[in-house]
Amino acid sequence: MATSARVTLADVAKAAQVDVSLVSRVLRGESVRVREETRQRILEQASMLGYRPNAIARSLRSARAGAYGLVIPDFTNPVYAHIISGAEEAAAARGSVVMTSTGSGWDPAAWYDAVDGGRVDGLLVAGGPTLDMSRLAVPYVLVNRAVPGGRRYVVLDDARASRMAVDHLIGLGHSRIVFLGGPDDADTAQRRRAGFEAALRDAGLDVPEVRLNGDYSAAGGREAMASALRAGPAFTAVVAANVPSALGAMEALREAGVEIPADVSLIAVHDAEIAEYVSPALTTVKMPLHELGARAIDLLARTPADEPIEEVVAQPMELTIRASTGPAPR
Amino acid sequence: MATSARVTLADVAKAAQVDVSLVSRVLRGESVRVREETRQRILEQASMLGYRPNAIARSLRSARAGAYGLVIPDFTNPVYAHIISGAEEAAAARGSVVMTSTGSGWDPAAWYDAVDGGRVDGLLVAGGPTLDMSRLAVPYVLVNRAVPGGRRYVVLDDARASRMAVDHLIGLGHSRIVFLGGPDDADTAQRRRAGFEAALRDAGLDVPEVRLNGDYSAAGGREAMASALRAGPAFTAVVAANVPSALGAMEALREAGVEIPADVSLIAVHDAEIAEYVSPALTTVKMPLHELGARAIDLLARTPADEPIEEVVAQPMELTIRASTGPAPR
DNA sequence: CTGAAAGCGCTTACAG
DNA sequence: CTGAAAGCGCTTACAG
Repeated sequence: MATSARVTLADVAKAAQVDVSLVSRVLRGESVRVREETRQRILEQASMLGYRPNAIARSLRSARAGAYGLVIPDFTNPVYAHIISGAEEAAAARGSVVMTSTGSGWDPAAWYDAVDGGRVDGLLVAGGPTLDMSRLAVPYVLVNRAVPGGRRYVVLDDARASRMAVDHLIGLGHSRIVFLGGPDDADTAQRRRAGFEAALRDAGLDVPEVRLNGDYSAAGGREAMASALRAGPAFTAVVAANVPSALGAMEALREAGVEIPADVSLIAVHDAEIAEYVSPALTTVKMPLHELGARAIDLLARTPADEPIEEVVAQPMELTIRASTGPAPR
Repeated sequence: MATSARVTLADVAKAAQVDVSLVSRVLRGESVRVREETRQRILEQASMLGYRPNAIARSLRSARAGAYGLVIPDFTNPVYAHIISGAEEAAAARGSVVMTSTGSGWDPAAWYDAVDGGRVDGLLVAGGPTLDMSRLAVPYVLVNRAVPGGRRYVVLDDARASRMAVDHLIGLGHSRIVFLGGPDDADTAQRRRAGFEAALRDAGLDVPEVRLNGDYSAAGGREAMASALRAGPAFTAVVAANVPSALGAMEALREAGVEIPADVSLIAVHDAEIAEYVSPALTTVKMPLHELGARAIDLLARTPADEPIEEVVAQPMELTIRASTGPAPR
């Protein structure tokens, strides 16, 4: 640990009695015609001295960071964990991906500088505060968010997820279905609601007038459901915009003595490990978050910085039937 | 977005008709005596040109990265989110903190190079595979893990957390209490078990022979609890080593028709938002994860790289009583 | 108060 | 097959 000064290319070159440029080429495995004997000597000395390339110097010279940035608003939300793993997998061949958050004590000005200072070759922005991407010189892709101004984004097929949820409920005989939405300023929430309403209309059902507005949080879901119940539950099934709000709704239903799924069926968009461990276990539509992260890196790496990106990742999306949905009560 | 070539210090210097060195000093706010008029001209040109310092060049020259690394094994575990927020808060004044994971497709060799290439001034390692830190030149601190070889770590007072859980149960009249442990090779799990057993002994109670060995996961907790129930439940209360295993145990108890807390009380070490939204809501001992992350950055930044660090973060630790614990059945 | 120069550790044409 | 040189964009003594 930091026992001696760092060993540099020059140290290896001196030990192997060659020029630094040759060491550089050999160590990077560049296709260079070099005498086998010399190559061995270089490799040997590098290993003996414990040489490790200075990524900073390399980056400065080559103008490539060898890393992508991924901005996360909130690490407590497991949704991001799956996006991260997809991004890492896709980036593995090209370099690493480093995560930063816009959470506690986030300073926008410092952030723009930090992120745009050449430390990353590109930036994935997943949720969080609306950033002015035009201030940045580094190429970016917005993940799971299609904002009007942002011309480069990858989103999920939110509408289709809602539709799958509705179809499942209709298949169980439900006709009075409400939507427990997310925050209206989140475009994902808007698309999920739109998909929900379209699915009802396509099935010839009325879109209920009652609107449950949550905010994607458990507390918000609980509150929205509680007030809907006070108004008198004119529904037999609920599609929740995400898992946390479904858990909150479940709590409110339980407190009101409403049985799930005997009285009311509940299904959520998105999956989460926890869905399996609540009671009753929560039926969900699992979204391709891993694929979303992977695709975002792919696009970031391959698309010229001045070209727009408008991509929808639709596959695979899977209905995971658990215990919270059942036949409509008569 | 990448419309023009990056603007450098030289560009600003030329526009302001001064030397780059002066621009550098003024822009960094270095206490330099400079004519006010010149200063204004420099600031103005920098802003007009949209100058943003190249962090890479700065790092190379100053041998400071201005960033700390934080290695996370698994972003789906919300425990890490709290460590992250603490670390970010503590690092804010000194620079940023970037997270990387040892998850999907993690390549150790590439990792050692990437992390040790000068991109970070120090490294926090929270859980995950056992890394050979002696291979690294960069200073590090192990977070929440006290391994024999590692001479630099910050941990929580796991034993005390277990003790608080046991004391709570004893206060409710329980005397037959079992421990649903974590993986035996995790030192946190060992300390939690040790604290559990010590607390029982101090209270004059027998340490039960039955050992429930989970693996910190919901599936593991469920399985361990199920097999304990098959053997005949000789206990009225359970201390779970973490929240996920408690949720699994809850599921197994439910399946076996055991009422919580009427038949068996359940309490978990660590807290999580989800604890509030399961039924019954889970009583927990909340650990100071945020403080752990903050303290780790502090120590990393202030301790010379060759000095050992052995620190325990004990405060604040809080019993959060919810619905899963109650009086012992008679 | 301001400038000129050296150099951080690499990579990359250019020579020979 | 190998070397010498330039230069990435900064910071930091050293001058004056």
